[in-house]
Amino acid sequence: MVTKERNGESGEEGPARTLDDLAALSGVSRATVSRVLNGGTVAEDTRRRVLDVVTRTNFRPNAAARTLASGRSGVVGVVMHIDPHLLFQDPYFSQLLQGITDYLAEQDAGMMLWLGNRTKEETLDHVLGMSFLDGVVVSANTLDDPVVDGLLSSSLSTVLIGHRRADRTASYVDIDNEQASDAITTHLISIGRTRVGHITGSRGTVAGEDRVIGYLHAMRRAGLNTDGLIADGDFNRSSGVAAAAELLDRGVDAIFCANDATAAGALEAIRGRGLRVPDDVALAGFDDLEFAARLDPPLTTVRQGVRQQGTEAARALLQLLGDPGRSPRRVLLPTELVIRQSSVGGVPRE
Amino acid sequence: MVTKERNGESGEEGPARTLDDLAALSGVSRATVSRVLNGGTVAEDTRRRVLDVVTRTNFRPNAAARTLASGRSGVVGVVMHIDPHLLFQDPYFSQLLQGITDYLAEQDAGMMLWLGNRTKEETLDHVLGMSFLDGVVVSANTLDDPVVDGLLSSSLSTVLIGHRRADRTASYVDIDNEQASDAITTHLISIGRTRVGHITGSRGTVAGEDRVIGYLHAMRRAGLNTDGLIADGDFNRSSGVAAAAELLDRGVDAIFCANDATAAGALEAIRGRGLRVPDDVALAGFDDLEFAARLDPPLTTVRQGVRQQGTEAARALLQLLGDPGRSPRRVLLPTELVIRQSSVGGVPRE
DNA sequence: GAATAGGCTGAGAGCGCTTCCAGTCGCGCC
DNA sequence: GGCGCGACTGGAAGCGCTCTCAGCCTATTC
Repeated sequence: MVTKERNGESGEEGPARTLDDLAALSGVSRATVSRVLNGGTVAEDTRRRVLDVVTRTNFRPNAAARTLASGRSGVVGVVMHIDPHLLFQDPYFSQLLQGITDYLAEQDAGMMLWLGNRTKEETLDHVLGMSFLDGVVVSANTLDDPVVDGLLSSSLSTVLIGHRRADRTASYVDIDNEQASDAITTHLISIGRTRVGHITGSRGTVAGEDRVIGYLHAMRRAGLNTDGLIADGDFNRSSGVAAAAELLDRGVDAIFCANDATAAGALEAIRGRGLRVPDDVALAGFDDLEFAARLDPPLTTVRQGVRQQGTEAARALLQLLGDPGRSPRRVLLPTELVIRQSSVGGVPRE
Repeated sequence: MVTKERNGESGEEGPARTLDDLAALSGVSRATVSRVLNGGTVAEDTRRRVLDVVTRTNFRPNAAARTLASGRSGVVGVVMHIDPHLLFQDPYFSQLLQGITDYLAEQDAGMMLWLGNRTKEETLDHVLGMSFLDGVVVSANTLDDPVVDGLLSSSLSTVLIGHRRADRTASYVDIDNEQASDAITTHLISIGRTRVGHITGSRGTVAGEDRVIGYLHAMRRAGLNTDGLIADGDFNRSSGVAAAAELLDRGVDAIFCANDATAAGALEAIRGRGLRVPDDVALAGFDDLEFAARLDPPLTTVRQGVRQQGTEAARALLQLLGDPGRSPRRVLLPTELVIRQSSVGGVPRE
C-alpha cells in the first residue's frame, strides 16, 4: 500500500528499488547482488560493477524483506519500564540509556525503546509483538517484574540490567550491591562509629534489598547491634530527610544511605538539628553522582559506573546474539569506595 | 537462522508459528485467519473458532512478514540528534520524548530512537536504512541540519518539531517563538522599562534566532534603542551569568533571557552586584520550567507545553500516515505569558 | 422458478530478500 | 588429453504474511 510510487527522484539513473533492478542494471543475477551486499565471495570486478550501480542508484535494501529471509533485523529492544518522568529525574536511568545507545550506535544496531507509558503487561505484550527484534535489554530493578519474567520465559534473547538471584540461567549485568554496601558500612565502623544507621532504598527493589543485606552483614561481623537503626527510604531526597530524623532520634553516630539523593536529604536533616558532619554524625551514600563531591561536606559514597553498565549490557546482548551456543552472559562490574569528608573530614570521635 | 527450533514450550497445544499452522488447527484457510487477525469480514463462529486457537497457541504474527506484505510496520522513528548527555540535562528534550512516547504508546505504535551517538550523516544514513519505518519525528532545533534535510528529501513521512521557514512543504509542530518573545518584551516595556536587554539563546538555533527577532520587533515598535543591549548566551545558566554582567555594565533596567536557565544565571549576576529584582532590574525568561516559579523572586516567563509538542508531533505523524493525500500537517501551539514577581513584584520605577 | 445480490471463503500471486544447490569455467596435474 | 578442483555465478525455493479475485452458497426479488 506504500511505496507503490516506484519513481527515482533520487539516484541519477532509473529506479532501483529491488535487488532484481540492481541485477538487471549490472548484468548479474539477484543472488550475486545479494552476495555483494552481504559480503559473499564475488569476483572483484563484478563486485565493483555492482557496487557502482548501488551507489549510483542510491539503493537501500528493504529491511523487512531482509529480516524475513534472514531471521535477523539488526534491531534490539530496550525496556526501561519506569515512569518516563523518572527517567529524566533520576540520572541512573539516563546514564544507563546513554551507555546502551553508545554501544549500539558503535555496532550499528538499531534500537526500539519502551518506557513506562503502558502497564507492564501491555509493554511485555508489545515487545513480544515486535517479533523481528534480535534481542532485548531490560532494566530489572524490582525483585518481581512481569516484564522481566515474560521476556525470560520467551524465546527472545534477553540481558538484564540488575540481577535477581532467582534467575540462574539469565544473562545480566550488575554490580555487587551487597559487597559494596558491606564495604562502606565497614568503613564507617572502621572510623570508630558504633551506632551506624541505614536508610534503605525502595523496598522491593533489588538494589535496595541487597544494600540492606550488605549493611547487616557488616554490622553483625563487627558485633554491632542494629535494632532500630534501619529506616525506610525510597531513593528520594525527601525520604532521606524523614528517615534521618527518625534515626537521629534513636541516636546514631553514622548513617549509610542507600543512595546519594537520600544522603543529601539526610544531610539536610542533620544540619537542621545543628549537628556536624562528620563530627557528630558521619554520612555515606551510594552512586557517586556528580553532586556528591560538591556537597558540603563532600560525600563518602560508592562509585558505580552506571553508563558502563549500559554499555556492558548492550555488549553482552550482541555477544549473545553472535554466539550460537547461547551460554548466558554474566557481568559483575566493580564498584569503588570513595571516601570523602563526610566520613573522615572532622575530628574523629576517639 | 533463527527460530528454527519450532517448538511449543509455551502454548498448550502444538506449535503454531505461522498462519498456515493456525489455519490447519482451526480448519480454515490462511486467508481467513489473516482476516480474523486484521478485522476483515468473517462469520462470527469462524472468527471465534480461530481466535480460540490463536489464544490457545499464544500465536504472534511475524512482524517482518507482515511488514513486507503490507508495507506498514507500525513503527516510527524518533530522531533527537543531540549529545545524549544534554538529553537529560535539558528538560526540553526529555519532556519532548515523554510527550512522544505517551502518544505512540496510546496508539500502540512502536518507536525506534536515535540520539546523538553518531555523526549527523551516519544517523541519517542509519535511519534511512531502517526502511520499514512508517515515518519519523525529528527535532529540528538548528537552522541547518543535514538530518532534517535528508529526511525531508527522502520519501519517508516526516514531522519536524521546531519549524524552519524554509521548509514550506514540511509538516511540523512548533510554537510561535517570535510572537511570544515580542509579547514578553512588550510586557517589560509596559511596566516602564526602557533599557531592556536580551540574552540570546544559542545562535544558529531556530528558537534562539526567532526570540531575538521578536525582541527586536517589540523594542522597535516602542521606539526604543537596542544598541549594545543584546548579549550572546547559549541557553545555559553559566552563559546567563556572563551575559548579564555585560548588560549590567551597559546599564539595563530589564533583561529578557532566551530561556529560564539563562535567567537563573542572570539572576545570580544581578544579585552579585547587590541589585534588586525587579526594583533595579526586571527579569524574564522563557519556557516556564518547574524551577522558574521557585526562584526568588519567582520568574516572569513564557510557558510552552513542551510535552504537548511531543504529543502533537506524534499525533501529526500518525495522521499523516493515515491520510493518503499526505497534505502536510502544520501545528502551532499556543504559549502563555506568565507574569511573576521578577517583573512586577517590586516597587515600580515610576 | 430463474435471476440477482450479497455474505463468506479459499486459491494463489506476490512483497523483496537470503541461501542452498547445481552448474560453468579456467586451471594445473597426471 | 582427461581429470579434479576451486572460484564464481545463476536458478529457484522459500521466509510468513496480505490481499485480490473468483467461487460458493443462501436469501431475495420479480
